[in-house]
Amino acid sequence: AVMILRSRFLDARRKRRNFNKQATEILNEYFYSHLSNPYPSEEAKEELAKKCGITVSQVSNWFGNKRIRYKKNIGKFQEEANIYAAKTAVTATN
Amino acid sequence: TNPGSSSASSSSVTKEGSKSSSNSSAPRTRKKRCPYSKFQIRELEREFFFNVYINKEKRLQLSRMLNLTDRQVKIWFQNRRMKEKKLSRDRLQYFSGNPLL
DNA sequence: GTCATTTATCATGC
DNA sequence: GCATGATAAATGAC
Repeated sequence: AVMILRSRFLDARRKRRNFNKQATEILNEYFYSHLSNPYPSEEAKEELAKKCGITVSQVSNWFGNKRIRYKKNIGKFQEEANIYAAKTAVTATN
Repeated sequence: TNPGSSSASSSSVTKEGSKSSSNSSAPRTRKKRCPYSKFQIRELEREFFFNVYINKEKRLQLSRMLNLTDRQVKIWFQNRRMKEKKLSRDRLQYFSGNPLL
């Protein structure tokens, strides 16, 4: 039994599953509303993780991937950038 | 697609080396990430099993055997320790959070 | 030394 | 067929 459980989370790492739409919304809102400095603090990561129903590591992975993929092709993300920028303009201004 | 692998060619491991003459503004080309071969990983893991912290002597020995630089072996152990720590965290979260369904 | 990160690569989803 | 999440080398802050 132990072996079964062990093998489960060992290969569960690369058995990728997409996040649900709501989680992606939350992450994107934070990312585009902090586009000048898209580096959430540890506390912010924990809060995002809780709201999204994922782990802190997954939040870190998401931001790491998002930052570099955004940087590599800003044009491709322009559309969604506009969407989220408009949606969260208020929070961005603080 | 296996760079360092068994065949080890030698060619290279060209270190960044190079002449200092290169201009001052070299944006220090970051070394391209090259995945290690199965053989290299096996040997690194074997040593890691015996001691999580490797001493300079074994490090030099391993680097020569695997055709890696000393720095690469050192960094591999650092990353491996971080991986182990993360695996421990994941296991903890897995068993504590889930009622074993 | 740790540790967050960058970058490329891997493996999967669809 | 790429989008996407996770992992593997490599760097840098501290």
